[in-house]
Amino acid sequence: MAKDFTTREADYSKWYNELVTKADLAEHSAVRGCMVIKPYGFAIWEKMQAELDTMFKETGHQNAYFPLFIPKSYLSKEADHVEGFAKECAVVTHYRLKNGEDGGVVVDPEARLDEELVVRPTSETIIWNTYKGWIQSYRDLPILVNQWANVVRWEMRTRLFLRTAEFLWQEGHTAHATKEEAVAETEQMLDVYADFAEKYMAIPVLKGLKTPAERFAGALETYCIEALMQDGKALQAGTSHFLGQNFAKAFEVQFASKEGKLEYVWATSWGVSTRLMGALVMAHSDDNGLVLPPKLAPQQVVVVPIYRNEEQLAAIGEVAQNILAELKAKGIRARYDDRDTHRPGWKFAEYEFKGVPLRIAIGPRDLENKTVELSRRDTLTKEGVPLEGLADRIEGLLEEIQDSLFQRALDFRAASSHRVDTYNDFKEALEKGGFIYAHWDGTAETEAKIKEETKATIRCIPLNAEAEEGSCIYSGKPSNKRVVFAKAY
RNA sequence: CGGGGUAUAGCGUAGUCCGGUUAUCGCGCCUGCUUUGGGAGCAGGAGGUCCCAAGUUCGAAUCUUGGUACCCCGACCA
Repeated sequence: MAKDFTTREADYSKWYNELVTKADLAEHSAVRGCMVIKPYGFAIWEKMQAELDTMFKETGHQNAYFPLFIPKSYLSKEADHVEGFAKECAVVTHYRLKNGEDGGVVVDPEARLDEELVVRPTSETIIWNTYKGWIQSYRDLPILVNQWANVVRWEMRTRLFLRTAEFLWQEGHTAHATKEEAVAETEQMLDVYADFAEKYMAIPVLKGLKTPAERFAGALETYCIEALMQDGKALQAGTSHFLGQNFAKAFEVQFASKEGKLEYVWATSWGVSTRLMGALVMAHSDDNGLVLPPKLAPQQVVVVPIYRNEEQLAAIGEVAQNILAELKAKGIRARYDDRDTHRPGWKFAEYEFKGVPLRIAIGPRDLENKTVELSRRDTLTKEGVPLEGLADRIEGLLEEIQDSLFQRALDFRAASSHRVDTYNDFKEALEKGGFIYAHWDGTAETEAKIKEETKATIRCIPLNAEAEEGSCIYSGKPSNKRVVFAKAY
């Protein structure tokens, strides 16, 4: 399993690919650019979904579902939007096959669609076309809807979880009577994403605004959370867009205000995807395999018996079942692995590679001493602990591991964040990787030049950026705050 | 989509340049016995459209052409 596992230092990208496939998270499918998410990987995604879904509902949102197919003409109603997505759309042109001459099937040329259907790359257009029918008055607002769905973007180069042609995500689409309300919603959802990333994924994130060049196609403002991976590259982990009245105007969605005037609706959209799985893997895992934060681990504790005969196994089983019952009562996800098809050492290695936060081993020695052996995945340490009070101890340890993973990632980010004031220092800092805080003159030209010369992009203009007089590292023109640069996934 | 590389059993591979018996080795798998506190040992066994298609040839894993997928580097992107 973890034998012959590539180290991060040897080849980070190979390490990532091997980890994802060997830990049974996902594998490549027969379809180019599309992955199969395996049960273990999907279980982690389901934990993420469940937490996010709860957070969405707590902030007043409801789930709904819109079609996979979008009439081609819808996409072109918002000019920037179509320009942004046109190059990567899969298109359905026919609705029937027929028997071919060679025994296979061929597309029936008689069955061409009058209007071609685009497989959604995102759902703004079909949703705003729908909202048009839902909104007449200010009393119909706000609309706070989220959808869990799959989308397709025909990417040139794909990587498991980080960029696949088809991916799973959620997309929130809201409609508001005022600009202020829509902006507040955009910011609220950014906070929800940041909280989720930090509290559940144990990944610290920077909250910021995208530059106009990096904005979502059709948005007036794109807010984002940016995470730092262990190789020093940044990963955009979530986005929340203030769409202004662009889509309302494109789809003619107007409402009668309290004052009796017809006004265009204000919109937001926000999303996170299975890319978060990639972030989770790259933020915490090590050369021994996956490391999962307890809050998202499908199994938080696993109990492995060590025995020489059936009597011992029976005695251990009794102790193990008691432990499991106590853990279950505390809402801790635990499993007793008494499979006789694998030996203890094999199980240790397996659970270590799959990132189970805590492992308990119980053998004859423990039965005698009323103890267990407790091992932590994050620190790879183990100790003998008394059975007495074990469940409380585990409950505390899980929290400690969750906090410690976050702290470790936070320390790494602090150590990988640099402030530079010259272009030379900037290029030097880029070699080391990480977030680079530097002054920028605010022009798209400078941004593009820097990207061209160094491959670094402006990840965001931090929301908490302090006012500071300085001069652009590239042009020398004045700037009043630092922005964050990095090489990104 | 441009440049480079790879494709042989479930996985990792030798063989390919220079065509020639029954395609190599390790892990894994199956059976039996002994084992079980960090990926067990011994013995026996099963498993192959050599990525796909066409061509050259008496003969193709090996040569030619076309296709597909994956990896790395660019451009694009959640």
